[in-house]
Amino acid sequence: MTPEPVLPQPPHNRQSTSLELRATALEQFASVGFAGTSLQQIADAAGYSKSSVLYHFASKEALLDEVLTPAVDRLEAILERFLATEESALSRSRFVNDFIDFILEFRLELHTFINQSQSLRGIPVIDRAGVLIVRLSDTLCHGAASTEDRIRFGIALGGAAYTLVAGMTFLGAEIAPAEEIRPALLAVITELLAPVTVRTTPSRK
Amino acid sequence: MTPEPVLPQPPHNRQSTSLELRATALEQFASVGFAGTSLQQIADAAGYSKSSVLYHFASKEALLDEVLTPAVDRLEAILERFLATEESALSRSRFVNDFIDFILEFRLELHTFINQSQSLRGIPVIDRAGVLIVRLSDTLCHGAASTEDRIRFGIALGGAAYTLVAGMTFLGAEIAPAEEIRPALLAVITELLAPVTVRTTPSRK
DNA sequence: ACGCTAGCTGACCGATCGGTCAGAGCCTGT
DNA sequence: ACAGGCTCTGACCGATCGGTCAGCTAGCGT
Repeated sequence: MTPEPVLPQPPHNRQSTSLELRATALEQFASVGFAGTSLQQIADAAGYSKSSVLYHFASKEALLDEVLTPAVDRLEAILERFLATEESALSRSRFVNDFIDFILEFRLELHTFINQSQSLRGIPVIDRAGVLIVRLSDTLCHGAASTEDRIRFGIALGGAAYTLVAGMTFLGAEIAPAEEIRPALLAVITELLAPVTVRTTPSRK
Repeated sequence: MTPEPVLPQPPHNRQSTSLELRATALEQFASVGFAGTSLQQIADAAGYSKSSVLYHFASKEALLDEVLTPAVDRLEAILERFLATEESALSRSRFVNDFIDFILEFRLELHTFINQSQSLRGIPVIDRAGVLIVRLSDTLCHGAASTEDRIRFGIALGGAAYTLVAGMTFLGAEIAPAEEIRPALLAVITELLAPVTVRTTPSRK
């Protein structure tokens, strides 16, 4: 696909190579899955040898960790900021906005751990992401949430992750530019989560 | 996990063994992914040898095919039935109902090809499912659909697939019974798809 | 009683997996 | 000019992958 005539390579410094590998690995993890991606594939796609990958990252698992950590950190920061303010329509709307930004910026990372967290349980960064999602769910739905409320949250989360990565592939809307996606996504997610309002008194069934 | 004292096994007939293997394989494919599942794992989980799996199915790919085909057939039938009737609020609502039934009955199959269709491109049953999804999207959104409409469809589809399999795992709502999920799912999906109405005159931007 | 076949298995195959290791090439400080 | 370290690599490792094959066993028709 990318023949790249194997030029004598300008001397890559450590950081840029590491970033290249991270980016390449992320694409593969998100599209073929962690289990389905071999170090050889990552190395080939990035134009390095398998040994090089293992020089920059202690193991395949360590590579996954470094690839996902920035996204998890970001999500954690968003959640903490939301928890630090008292709840109001305004803070909620800001939170949803932050979340949309997060989804758009880290769509591949989100897709990776949304779709593979079950099979990758035990890997620290995955477990960290898992408890974050649960906290997020509990925060939005509060303790006493109806099944429908939880389904709303799940559909919003899983649906966004799917649509922005896999969905684009064969649904129309060829990777529409972010400027077009953002407002549409915001409208749909906001509408989805609207009924999942904060209830100090756990009511309705 | 399932020690199963390796009894001298009552003589399984061909059909029951094949069904067992299909069911076991489906669980693995949906949770660990096709690439991440080895024939050995499937054999072990079902209590047979790897050779037995390959006796019943020509290859790993053939096994995937047999596992997914019933779901694809069903989805195709639902779509054909919808296309055979002229469109109305009633036929649309019946279609959504059929679709919800389909999602609930074939949640593992749906999850498998929703999340892995990109990496399994080229496998006949996956491609078949792919074109079905596109037809489904085109049918519901018609030709001239806004980005938002397509996002609504994608979120509904991907969200439902995620929520009913992976989501249940660590979101609350521990595998709530179908009787409770169905109405909630119906409400959310209907609401999601409501604005994606049929427009004979492609209007609004 | 006999052979045939269906169901199942262990031994084995080449390929590939994640990972180790001993350098080769090159840039830099001295 | 030399030494030392950083980047990168090919050769190699045991394990496991998907898949083949010969053969074992039990049930059945004759």
